[in-house]
Amino acid sequence: MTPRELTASLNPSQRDAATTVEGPLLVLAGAGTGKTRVITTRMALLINRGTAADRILSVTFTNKAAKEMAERIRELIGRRKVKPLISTFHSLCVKILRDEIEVLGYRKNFTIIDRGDQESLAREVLRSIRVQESTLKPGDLLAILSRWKTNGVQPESAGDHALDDREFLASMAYRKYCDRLRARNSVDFDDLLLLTDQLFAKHPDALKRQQDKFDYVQIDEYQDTNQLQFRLIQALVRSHNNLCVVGDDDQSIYAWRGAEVKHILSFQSHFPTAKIVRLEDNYRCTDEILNVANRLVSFNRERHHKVLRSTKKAVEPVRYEKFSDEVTEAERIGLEISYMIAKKNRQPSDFAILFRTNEQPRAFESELRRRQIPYVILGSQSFFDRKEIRDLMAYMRIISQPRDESALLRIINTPARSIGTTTIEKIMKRSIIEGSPFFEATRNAIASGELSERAGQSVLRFEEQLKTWRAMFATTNQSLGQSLRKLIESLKYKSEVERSYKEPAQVQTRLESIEQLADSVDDYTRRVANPRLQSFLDEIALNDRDEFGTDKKKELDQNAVKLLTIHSAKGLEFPRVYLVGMEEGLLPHKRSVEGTRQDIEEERRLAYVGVTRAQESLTLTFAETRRKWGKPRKTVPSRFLFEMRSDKQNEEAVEAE
DNA sequence: GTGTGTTCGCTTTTT
DNA sequence: GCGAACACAC
Repeated sequence: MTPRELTASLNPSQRDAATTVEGPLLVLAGAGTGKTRVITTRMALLINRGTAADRILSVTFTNKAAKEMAERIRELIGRRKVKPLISTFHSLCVKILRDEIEVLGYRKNFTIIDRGDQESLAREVLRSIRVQESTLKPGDLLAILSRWKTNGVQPESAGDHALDDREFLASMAYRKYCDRLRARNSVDFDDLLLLTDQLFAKHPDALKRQQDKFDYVQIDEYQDTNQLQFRLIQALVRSHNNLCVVGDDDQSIYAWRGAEVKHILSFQSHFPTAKIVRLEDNYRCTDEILNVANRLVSFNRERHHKVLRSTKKAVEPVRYEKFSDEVTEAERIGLEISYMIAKKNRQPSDFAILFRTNEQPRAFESELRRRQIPYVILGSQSFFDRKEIRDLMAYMRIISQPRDESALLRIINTPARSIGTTTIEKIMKRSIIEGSPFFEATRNAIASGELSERAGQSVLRFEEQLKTWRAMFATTNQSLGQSLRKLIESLKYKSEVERSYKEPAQVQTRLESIEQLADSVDDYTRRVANPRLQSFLDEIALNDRDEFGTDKKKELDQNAVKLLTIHSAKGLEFPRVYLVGMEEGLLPHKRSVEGTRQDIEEERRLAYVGVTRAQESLTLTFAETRRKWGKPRKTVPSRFLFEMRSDKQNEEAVEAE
C-alpha cells in the first residue's frame, strides 16, 4: 500500500499522529479512538519509507497485544515478510539480559522464579532472620520489595527508604533475598527490569549496543509505565528522541503495581519539543454507553479534561439490573445469553462478562456449563497454578538450570523418594554456610558425618537421576514433548496421581492437565523456529503463551463467551458486555474504600475501562446478597452506579424502590 | 519418613 | 468453602 492508501481511512487527528514519525510525540487517545490503528499505520509508514522493520521497537502491555499488533502490521504492508520487534517490557528485558547478564554476575541460563516459589523463598528468608509471620508475612515482604525494586531502590539503601518497623525488617530481608536468588541463578519478575536498569547504568557499552538497535521507539498504554520502564525508555531513545507514546490517563489502572500517571501527564517536561495529538472520536461505543462513561469519569479530579465524542447511535439503552444473590445474577445472565443465541441470531463470542475479582466467575462458569454455552475464562493463571503442573514445571526448570534451588526443593521429594525435611534442612544449612551448591553440600555433609550414609545416598541417587534427565532433554533426536513424556513416565507421576486422589473425577482432571502440559510443549515446538527448553520456560513465566491444549479447545475459544477481569479486558472490545458485581466492596474494592481518594479514583477508572469495552450493549448488574467465605452477606450498590446515571435516572430509580 | 485428619486463614487487580 | 500448613500416629 502507498502512504496515501495507508492513511486514507484515518480521520485528521489520527493521520496527524500516524504521520508524525520524527521526534517525541504524545498521543492522548481515549477509549475506542483507534489508537492501535494509529500505531500500526505509523509503523507501516516507517517501513514503507525504507526503515528496516527490526529497527522499530514497539512496546505493548501484554504479549497478546503484541501478537495482535504484529498481525495487523503484516496485513497493512502486504505479503512482505517483516519481523518488527514488538514486545512487552519484560520480554524485551529478557532478550537483553540473555545476551548481557554475565557482567552482572549471573549465568546466561538464569531462570525466572514463579510466584509460588517466590513466596516460599520469602518465607525462608524471614525465618532465617527470625521474623515471626505475625509481624511480617511473606506476601507483605514481597509487596514491599516489589515496590522498592520498581522504584530502583537497591538493597544497600533500602534501610533509608523504610517508613516503619515492618519496612525496616523488609530492608534487612531484601539483601538476603537477593543473595539467595543470585545463588540460585534465578531472577524474579521485577529483577528483569531492575537488572536491565543496572546493566545500562554500569555498562555503557551494553547500553550503546541496545541503543544502536533501534531508530524508532513506540510505547502503547503509556499511562501504565512505572519508574524503571520510564528510565529504560529514556536511556534507549537518548540519541535520537524518536519516541512515540500512546495512552489515556483515564485508563490508568495499575498504580498498585508501581505505574505512575505522572509519566503521561508530564511527558512534555521530559521532552520539551514533544508534539501532542488528541484522539477524541470514539468509534467503539454507542452514544448511550459513552455518556455513561463520560459522566462516571468526570467524578475524578486528577485527569486531563477531555470528553469523547461518539459516532454511533444507540439501539439499546444501558441497563441496570438488580438480583437477589450472585447465583441468580449468573442464572439470569446465562438465561439471557442462551436466549439471544437461540432466538436473536447471536454468537457466543458476542458476549463478555467482566468482573473485579477472580472468585466471581465461579457462579457464571457453572451456569454456562449447565446451559452448554461455550465459554472461556481469559487471563486466568489457574492452569499453571495446579499442583501437577507446577511440579512438572519445576522438574523442567531444575533440568534446565541446575542451580535453580527453588525448583529443586519443590520436587526433591515429590513423588516421595525418602528424602525428608531433616535431611534437606541439614544440607541447606551447610550449603548456605559453605556457599556451595546443594549436591556438593550433600557430599560434604556425608563426609563430615553430619548426614547418615543412607539419607545421603537417596539424595545423591536423585542427583544421578537429574543428570540422566538433563542428558535426555539435551539430545536432539527427540522433541521436547517426547522428553517430557518420558520424564513423566520415569517419575511414575501418573500412578502417583491415581494413588493420591480418591475421587475418580479428580484423578481424571489432573491426568488431563498433565496431558495438556505435554500438548502445550508440542504446540510450542511447532510454533517456534528454534525450540529450547529454556525459552519454553521463559514463555510460561512471562505469560507469553498461546492458548495451550488441543485444537478443539482453540476452536472453542474463537466462538465462546469470554469471562475476564476488567484488568485483563483492557484494550479489548465486545459487542455485548455484562459488568457484574457492581457493589461497594467489590467495585470499588474493599481495600480501596478503606484507602485514599486516589485509590477510589483508580477504581473509578477501572469501572470506566469496563464500561468502555462495550460496543452495542451494556448491562450493569449487582446482587443484593453475596456469599463470602460461605456465608451470604448483604451488599450495598456501588456508588459508581449513581454516578453513571443522570440525575433524572437516579430520581426514577429511587421512586421505583 | 510417610500418611492421616484437622484447623486455620484467606480473597484485589498481573507483567 | 477450599486449599495449604500443622499435628500426630504409624
